[in-house]
Amino acid sequence: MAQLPTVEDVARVANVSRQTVSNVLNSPEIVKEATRTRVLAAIGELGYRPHASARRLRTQKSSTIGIRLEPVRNGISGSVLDTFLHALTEQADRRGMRVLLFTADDAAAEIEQIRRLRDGADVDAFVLTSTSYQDARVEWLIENNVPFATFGRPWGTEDNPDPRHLWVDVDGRAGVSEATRHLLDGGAQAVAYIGWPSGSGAGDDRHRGWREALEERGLASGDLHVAVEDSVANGRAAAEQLLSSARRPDAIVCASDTLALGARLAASAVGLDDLPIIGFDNTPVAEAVGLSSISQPLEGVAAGVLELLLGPTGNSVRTRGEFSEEPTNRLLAPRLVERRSTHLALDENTGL
Amino acid sequence: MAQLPTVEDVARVANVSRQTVSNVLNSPEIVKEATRTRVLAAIGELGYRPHASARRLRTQKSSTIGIRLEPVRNGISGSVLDTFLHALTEQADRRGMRVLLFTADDAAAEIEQIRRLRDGADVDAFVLTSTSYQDARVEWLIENNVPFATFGRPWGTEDNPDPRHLWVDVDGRAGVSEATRHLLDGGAQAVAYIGWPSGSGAGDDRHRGWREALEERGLASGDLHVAVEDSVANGRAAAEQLLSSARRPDAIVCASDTLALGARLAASAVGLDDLPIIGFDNTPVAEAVGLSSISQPLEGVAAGVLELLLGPTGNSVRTRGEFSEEPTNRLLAPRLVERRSTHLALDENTGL
DNA sequence: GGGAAAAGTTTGATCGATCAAATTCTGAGT
DNA sequence: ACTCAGAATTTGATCGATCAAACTTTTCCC
Repeated sequence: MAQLPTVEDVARVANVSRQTVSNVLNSPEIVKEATRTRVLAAIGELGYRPHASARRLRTQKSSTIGIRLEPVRNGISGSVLDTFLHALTEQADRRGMRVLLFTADDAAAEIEQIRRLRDGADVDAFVLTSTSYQDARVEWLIENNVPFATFGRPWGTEDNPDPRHLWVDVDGRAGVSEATRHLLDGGAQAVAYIGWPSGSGAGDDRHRGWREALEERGLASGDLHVAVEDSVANGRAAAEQLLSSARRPDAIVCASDTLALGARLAASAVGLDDLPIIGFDNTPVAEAVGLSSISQPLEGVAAGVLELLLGPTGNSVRTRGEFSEEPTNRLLAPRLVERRSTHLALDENTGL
Repeated sequence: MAQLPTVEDVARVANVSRQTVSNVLNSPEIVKEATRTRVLAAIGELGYRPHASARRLRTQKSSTIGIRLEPVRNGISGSVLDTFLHALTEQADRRGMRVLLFTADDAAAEIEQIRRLRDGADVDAFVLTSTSYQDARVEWLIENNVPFATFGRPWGTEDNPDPRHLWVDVDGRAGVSEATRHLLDGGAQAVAYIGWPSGSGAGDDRHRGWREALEERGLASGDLHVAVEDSVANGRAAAEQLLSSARRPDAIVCASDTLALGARLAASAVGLDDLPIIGFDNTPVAEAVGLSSISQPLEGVAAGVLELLLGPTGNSVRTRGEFSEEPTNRLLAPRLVERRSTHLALDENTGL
């Protein structure tokens, strides 16, 4: 295999200097038309491609975004991060950026990995997922002036947001609220909610969406709410409890597809194949079994993250201060995906 | 933020030359003990970390493995690639390698992306997944002498294997065979199989495992096999068909968890909550609903891929010829994960 | 046509590390 | 003490690109 061609080779063939070749690639507008054509021809002829590491060394930019691949994907919803990752990679590529993976078992290990990648000048910016209250990673990144953006809000600091924290999130509250209203509009009288124990930002937010939707219509939420850890079995148990209670619900909204699948099983088990159930995340499983679900606009989240990091059209990470005028976050609306969530069995169309 | 320290800075503090610092990092054994200690102290003091791009430029190695993130994860089984990716990233890290993602819509686009990353010296080796008959990507990589390994066999060339194609795969046939024997040992008389239309390497392989297990016991496989495209709905329909046929099966093995979930639903719908069903891939969904499933040793696959690419202990990609003595592939055995696949509802333990 | 500004192109230095070769240091053997 | 091999360390060159500044050519206007 012959040595890969360099700028020097291209320059020789095109009969210009190194720098002109470089200019054709990086600031084509300052090169005379005729020259540019000649250089491009030479590039094509030789199959030249700039050496990424050389460029990075000189420019002190890696054009790389680091993201942690979570250790154990939380079951059914694992596909959310997956889809997000795909969207991020694809859109980053269009902006000339790459996505580098790393793993870490906990927040401390993640910080250590981030430090390694940053110190090695391997990565220009980081994308964090699953933010929590008092997120140690966020604090560290801000303190150390490392560019980053999160998929997830800085829960708990709504009243005093830090403009150095760039984030994109999906408005779960609005999504659940919409789903609840949709069920009420469809004739439901008692819409129950199966959520998670309070304490998680996203969980509390979604719960609030349901509560508010009921209040809006002057309905009491009283005993229609059950909080359990996220699992199919728990979802099933919760639904069984609700369905056997005095005020039997005629529709259920869940904080996740996992819970919704459990609820679906419970309902079908007692013959309530028609009980409307809506999950959250629009996972492949929901699609496969025909569950309605609230879908997060993951492409939009990826686009938002990149916009915050790179600017509307830029292709390199901006330093803080370059954009003090612009908003530092983005809250996107989810979308309700309706399926015939009446029967568990589906026609051919719903298959994966 | 102060400028990051360089070898030069470390050298000055430790009172040695650049090269000695470099040696401490790359061939510590040739540096005198006392000097090494002094240099390491200086490194610690300054928090020095080698500049990845500079090193790559000089060594002409990127220490990076490229892998394509598949476009639409095929429903429920998407988690397989995901888990593999996690294992690969983690183990690569231990070997000083990084994992870079890219996306592509089809094989041609994937080749183009590979070419870009290779030409830019961004990636030393590639890992391909989901190999098919006559895989164009594999042919291109071999022809262009790009280091790579695949998760998946070179289907169709068993009789004339190309030693330049490094691969790791899981023995689906053995897995399905084991599952089938297990059911027969448990007292089943008629074990059915729901698989995919013939034509896919993995699918045909798994099907064969079932057939052979029956033949081994002198049983006829006759009408106990249904082939459908992979979807929950199809799995359900296939199971319904089998269960209403003359020779009603008393256990079912499926080519995927997706099909198995469908089969489970069909069985439960007609009251056969106890019908044993075994899926394939051991996805979070199988875990969540308590389905038995054949689990692929993904950590092992990741380890195998790295071993083939880097050698047993190496930490950089080997060129062909360096290892003509060693085997060029690895076939790993899957493991049957048993769950109480009798009822769809499960106790707390199975919840995810 | 003269001269200055603008446009286009080239040259030399540099990013931070490692390689290859040269140099200095050490210790064993006589 | 003296030599010399081998160990330990240093020096100069280099990887392939871009930056900054210098240089050359073109354009424009009076």
